[in-house]
Amino acid sequence: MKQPNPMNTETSQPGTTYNGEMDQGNHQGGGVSAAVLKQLKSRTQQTPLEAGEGESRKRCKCKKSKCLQLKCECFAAGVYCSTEPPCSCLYCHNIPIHNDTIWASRENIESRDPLAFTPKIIGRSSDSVQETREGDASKTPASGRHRRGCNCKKSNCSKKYCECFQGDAGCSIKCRCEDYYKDLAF
DNA sequence: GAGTTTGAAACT
DNA sequence: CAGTTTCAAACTC
Ligand SMILES: [Zn+2]
Ligand SMILES: [Zn+2]
Ligand SMILES: [Zn+2]
Ligand SMILES: [Zn+2]
Ligand SMILES: [Zn+2]
Repeated sequence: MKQPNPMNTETSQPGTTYNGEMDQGNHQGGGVSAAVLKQLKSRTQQTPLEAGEGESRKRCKCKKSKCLQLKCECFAAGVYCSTEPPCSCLYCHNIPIHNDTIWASRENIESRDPLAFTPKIIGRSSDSVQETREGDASKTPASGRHRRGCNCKKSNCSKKYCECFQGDAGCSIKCRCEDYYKDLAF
């Protein structure tokens, strides 16, 4: 018996992030489009950071995706695969030297689904200059809602197989799981 | 660690 | 859009 409580620290992004989502180069027609493009490209080459590396860091075990698909949690989180301790991935391309490949894949995925890299759980009462009504700060019944909803068939949305459950979000109208209690709140 | 279950992501 | 396949995490042992 080991790992009594493997999970902890949910809301954190340990690991070496890429360079974040910067605005795409919208300025076309300029005389220095090539230079701008090159600059953007160099920007995509994220410098190797070391922050965030830690034992608590999630590590993947991809073997066929080269860690270039959303199936790789490291890639999906926008962080390089860990080197210390290392991910157990095989043929990993989610490393700084393959930054161009990483971003090519990101663009491809984003074109397929513009929301692919947006947070899966939205509506969380935090951040944003939201009204801070004193009183309901003691409870947090509904954290957020899954962006796309789940499609669970067997887990009853009560295991981490369900992304709603994993994200501590109640199922919503968007979910296509077996008619289960779906919180009515957008 | 190996093997099974599960459902998102990818593909057609 | 729906059906199928792929695949890695969650889970079980
Ligand atoms: Zn991976
Ligand atoms: Zn990884
Ligand atoms: Zn990797
Ligand atoms: Zn579910
Ligand atoms: Zn759900």
